[in-house]
Amino acid sequence: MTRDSLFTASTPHTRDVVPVLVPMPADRAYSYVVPDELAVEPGSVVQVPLGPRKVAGVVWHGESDAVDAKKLRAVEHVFDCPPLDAAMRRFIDWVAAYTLSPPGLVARMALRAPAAFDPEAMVEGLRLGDTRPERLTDARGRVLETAGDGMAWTRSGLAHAAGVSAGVVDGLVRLGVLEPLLVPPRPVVPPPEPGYAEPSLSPAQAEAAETLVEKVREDAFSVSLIDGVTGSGKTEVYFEAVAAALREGRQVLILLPEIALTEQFMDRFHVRFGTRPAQWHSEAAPKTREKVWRQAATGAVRVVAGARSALFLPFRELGLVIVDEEHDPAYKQEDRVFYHARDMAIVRASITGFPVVLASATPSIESRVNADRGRYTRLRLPARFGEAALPDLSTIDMRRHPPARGGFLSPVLIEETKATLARGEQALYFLNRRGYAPLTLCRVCGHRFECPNCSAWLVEHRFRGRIECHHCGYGQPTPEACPECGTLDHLVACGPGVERIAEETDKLFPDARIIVLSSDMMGGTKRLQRELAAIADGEVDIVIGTQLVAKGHNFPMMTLVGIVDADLGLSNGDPRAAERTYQLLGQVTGRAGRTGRASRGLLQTYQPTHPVMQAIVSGDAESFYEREIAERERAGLPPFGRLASIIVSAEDRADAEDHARGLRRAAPADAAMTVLGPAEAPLALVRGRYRFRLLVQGPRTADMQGFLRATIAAGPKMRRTVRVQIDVDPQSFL
DNA sequence: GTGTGGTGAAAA
DNA sequence: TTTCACCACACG
Repeated sequence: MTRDSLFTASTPHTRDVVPVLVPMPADRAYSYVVPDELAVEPGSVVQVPLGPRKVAGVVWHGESDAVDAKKLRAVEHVFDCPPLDAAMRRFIDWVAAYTLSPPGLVARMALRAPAAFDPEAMVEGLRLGDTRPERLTDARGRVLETAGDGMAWTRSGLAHAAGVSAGVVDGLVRLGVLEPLLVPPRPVVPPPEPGYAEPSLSPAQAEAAETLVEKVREDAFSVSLIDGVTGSGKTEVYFEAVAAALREGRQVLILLPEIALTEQFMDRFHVRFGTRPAQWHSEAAPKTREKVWRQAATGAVRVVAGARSALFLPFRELGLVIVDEEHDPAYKQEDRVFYHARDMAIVRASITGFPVVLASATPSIESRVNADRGRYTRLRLPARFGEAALPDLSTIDMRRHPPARGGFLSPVLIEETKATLARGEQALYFLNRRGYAPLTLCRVCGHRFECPNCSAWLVEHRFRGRIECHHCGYGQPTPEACPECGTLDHLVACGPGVERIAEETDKLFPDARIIVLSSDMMGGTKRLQRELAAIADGEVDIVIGTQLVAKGHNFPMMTLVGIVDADLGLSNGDPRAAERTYQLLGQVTGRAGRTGRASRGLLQTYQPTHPVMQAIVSGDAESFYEREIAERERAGLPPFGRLASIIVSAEDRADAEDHARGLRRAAPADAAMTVLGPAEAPLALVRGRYRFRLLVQGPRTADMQGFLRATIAAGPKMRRTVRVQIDVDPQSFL
């Protein structure tokens, strides 16, 4: 085949010039010459010179940019890996256009595996030859029997499988009984078996699973939303869709919000499919990442479980994406290319034409709206499955049952905890606030400790002896004297954090074994895994945790969940406050009673009649969603209107502010669009850069993109340190 | 996104 | 005078 026939004939190009997307923020592909000895086609992964360096890029489609012949440089190398197919390239174009990001940066996300583009080296393997040993010992017999399947084995693999030492195998190699040969490297994980352990499903589960299996067999674009309380068996249901896709010869991607904390998920997958899925996340070792990338591209890996970035893996035969906990805000990427993985998963599926399954006990409002409008199929799992019974949930009216002076736990919760511990069961106290106290003030002059960078209070961390800003990471040792009036020892901590609740709990239950689980806990993921295992083994009586405990860990003895401050987060001005609180409280109370024991959830609140409390306690999600949706419709908020932000960031606070103001002035007059900020938008410090958001609200995404482009084009000339990015996303409101 | 080379100011 | 930090610029 000639080069010309490889490169689409419909693309008129003078000689051998092709467009290549390079990993930098240019608004289009760069042109490169293809030397005679190389053959490329759209999608080829190539090495090209870019200024003084060499970078990996993708040969793109469409016309190559006309450029001065003197500037043209040559493609240096075509990597020996499958080219990105047309669907993947359309996906990249689509994401770039939608998020208003440079296509090269989107392509870069698909090429994030430094040395994976050339094939993995072959490894030494062994195969049974024709000669047989003269002396046939027991051990040798076992090796011959094991290797008798005619397959190629690795040296250690064969020794292990035959139950002999590697020396026996080596001896047989020397005798020529086993012949060395080169074999392709082992896949990162063995292929999952769809029929490994078929589950027994409840009628509701079976019905939902059947629907999903049909969608997979249809092999066409569709979105299904599995909506069922924690413990109703959503995972088992979508595992059947996974099995169906595997039987159809398709690859499967399972997106999880926080892959680092998902040991239990991996185990469940193993139980169902006989092997773990390949894992993809940013903390994975580079070697593993490369293998997974490569093997997703070649089709050697059939199931990948990954964080949001896994959506940009170049799967060869992707036929199903599962988005577990679809409501989780961790699906949103908020730097470089701003995107929501759930939404982009749906886009990828619609381009290629395969089904997506969203799963959540507390779906996002926009998914519920899409389901109500018939765009998604809604599959409801109304009850808990098997032994698991729903916890008995009620509010504690804090006006009627106030805590003791200086405390934060009501007598009702304390009594219930006593009873729980007396039964030898575990209690969980949930408070979504790290540290000891959210505010420190001076009793003499009233001075409040505020962050010098942000509009936030400094949170005391007594254990570390520091006060810190949870917004930008600013911190200082806890002072002894008031910086305003100089008075010593008159600083008071106001309000509770988990450390303070732990202190109170320790006084109330001096004999109980108490543990605090907080995302800022030192020791990282490893320590956390250990702590979680200890809790599951019953080595702890009371767990005090931040939102980290909302993620899907199952503790068999956990029969009481106390929400210390259920009102927290309801009044911060975010139009998503109610939705977020409902989701969080729903997830946390769902931790109770997952293995059959009677369990309780108690919500300490000053507003027991608030719709969120009512919805949680009554289990009536329907009317909560209806109400929430109606409310948004009235306010013209997503998912009915669109919301975007123009994000301006700079190392210097004043630069960011100036530029944001300039952009605000430059916004074209448009009755349908509202631009807020920067005065109204809080300042944030993200990775050492000051960030402002100009909120833009409008009726339709397409209009909004034009508006955003026009605003930026008319805006002030950008300085080197200033960066402007766009966040077009119905999911995020700050 | 990143390396280069130009500019001016601090150090030798 | 030499060195260094900063920043605009180009990169095909």
